[in-house]
Amino acid sequence: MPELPEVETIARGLARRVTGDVMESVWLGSKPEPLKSPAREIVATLESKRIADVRRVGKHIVFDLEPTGQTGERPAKPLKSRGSKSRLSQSRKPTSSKARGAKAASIGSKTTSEHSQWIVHLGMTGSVVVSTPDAEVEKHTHAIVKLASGKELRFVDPRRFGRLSVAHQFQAAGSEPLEVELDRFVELFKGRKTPIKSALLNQGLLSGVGNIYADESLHIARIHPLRTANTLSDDEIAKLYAGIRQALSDGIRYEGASINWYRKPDGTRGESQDHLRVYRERGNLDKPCPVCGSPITKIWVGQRGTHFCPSCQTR
DNA sequence: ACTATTTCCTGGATGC
DNA sequence: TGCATCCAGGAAATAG
Repeated sequence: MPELPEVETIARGLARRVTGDVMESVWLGSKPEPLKSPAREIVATLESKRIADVRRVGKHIVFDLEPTGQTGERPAKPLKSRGSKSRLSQSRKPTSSKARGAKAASIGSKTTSEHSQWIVHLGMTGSVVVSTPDAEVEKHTHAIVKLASGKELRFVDPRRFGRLSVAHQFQAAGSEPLEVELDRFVELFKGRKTPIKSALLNQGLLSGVGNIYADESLHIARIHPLRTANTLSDDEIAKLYAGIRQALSDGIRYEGASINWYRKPDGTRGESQDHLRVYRERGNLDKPCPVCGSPITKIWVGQRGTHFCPSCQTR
């Protein structure tokens, strides 16, 4: 459930709470661990590092870490939102086939302590909570990081779809929906025969759009979710581009959709769910289309519940 | 190179 | 009331 607006809200909240703090020790749960990097690598990367920043990349939370100790060199603050467009052209590595995006590219680089990053993907039900040490460790806690301030960062995830990893220059596989330019956006979908709804969920194209905001974007753009991407006109794609930007920035403004699991870092609910146009919780289709008043229809597209207005979004 | 399908996972909702 | 079943879906893995 956590999609771009939810992860953005979480990352901002975490940044406010733990930036500057130092990770002193790391505990990782046993059993089937939700780890993408080896446990020892995660522990080694996190321990004794200062949290320089916490930010969102796609649906990932990125903790930018810097070494502690030597006062001599203080690594430059990691690239915040520096024009990713300018990097796009040159960032196509020669080893493009294995540019799976989320992989921890730890090859070479002996200066591993520089620019290291802790990457958290929340999956469906994951959360990162800031606790005091005496707070009860809730069920499904898979990692605890003790901070120098005395606080603890805890990764909790009942359904265990979340993943922890470390990286150095983490890059999402796809483009940032709020940063990509229109012509690039058009290119992403050109020629694809898959339903546009499925294409929107493909993180290799756009990183950050999930089921809720895909439905919302398509409704704003008045595009039927089953239209295949290659049948969309330039005008329709431009409307979709704008729709995505609107749906996501509204989501951020309302601090995420607390449909079921998601809570803001302070434990309260986001408000985005009160402003959704077509997405409905558990197929509750009582609330009609806010534009024309027609009943919302729910169908399945690529195993995903998909909501749309059959009157506004025709094929 | 794509596209479609399956699988993982558990709490809460629903059904009998 | 209780127990079984269904449903939610991000993304890796598998199949076509």
